[in-house]
Amino acid sequence: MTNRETKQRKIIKDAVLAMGNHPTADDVYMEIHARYPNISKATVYRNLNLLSRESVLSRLNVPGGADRYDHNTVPHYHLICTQCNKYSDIDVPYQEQLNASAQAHTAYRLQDHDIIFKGLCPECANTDANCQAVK
Amino acid sequence: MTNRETKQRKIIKDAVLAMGNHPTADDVYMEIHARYPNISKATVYRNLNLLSRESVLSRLNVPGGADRYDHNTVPHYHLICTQCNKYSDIDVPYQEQLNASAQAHTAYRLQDHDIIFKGLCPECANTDANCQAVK
DNA sequence: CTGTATGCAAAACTTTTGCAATCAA
DNA sequence: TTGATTGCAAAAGTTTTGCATACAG
Repeated sequence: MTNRETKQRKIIKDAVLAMGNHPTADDVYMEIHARYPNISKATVYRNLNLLSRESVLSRLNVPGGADRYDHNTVPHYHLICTQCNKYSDIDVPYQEQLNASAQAHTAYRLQDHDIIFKGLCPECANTDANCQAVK
Repeated sequence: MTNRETKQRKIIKDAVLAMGNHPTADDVYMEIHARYPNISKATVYRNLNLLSRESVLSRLNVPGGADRYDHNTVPHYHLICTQCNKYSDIDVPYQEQLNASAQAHTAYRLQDHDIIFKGLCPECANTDANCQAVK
């Protein structure tokens, strides 16, 4: 019933916190695999699931690729290139009041929101091609 | 170079337009498979990709499940239950100005945005359990 | 002790792709 | 005619799961 603080869980959590970018489960696995070769990929998946279920991390869904994880300290929004799928944060002020004003429109009990901006990254806007896909 | 209007493409497009909910590729396949048993799943995937690339449909990324498709006539936002992953539209007015005000914060050429509200659906809020997952 | 967590490998699921045949323009 | 499209099956990529063992509380 209660969660344990296993070595593996701590290592995985710390790895995501330390990796600034938005790592996939596989990124996290490879990162820790160098130093802890006996932590299995299943354990990485199980812990990323658990940690995001408990809001220690947040999970990002990316079109055309694996889910990514983020240490969600400060609420913030995201930006994705419609051409190359590059995923990044955008420094737009968090709209605190959006939850409240949207609450009137639904029977759900709102908790949070995310905004995903879509556009062309500078590379793709210029060349309209030869922009490296994120993976 | 130019797209053709094949029978299959039209059937797939019409199916998504007719299915009010947010069908997955597999939902679309099963829907049309009843009447057109010889349309393959690969064709469904290829056309859903093509149609969303051309903005005839939009693609939604859902945590813990397959991508979903939507006939994106009017811009609108989405709502997801953090417990059972149920996905639906929310009738909050589209914030036209958000793109413009966010544009100042990025080098990307912004085109669009989506807002995904997160909360507990009435069923999950009540029982805090026994809410059917979407799939 | 007790039941949660792990490692391994296999399975499940979603999506893409190679290739020969078909079809729209 | 010609290149886009299809069906099929196989492959690729991501994530989950069964089970025996290990371990945290």
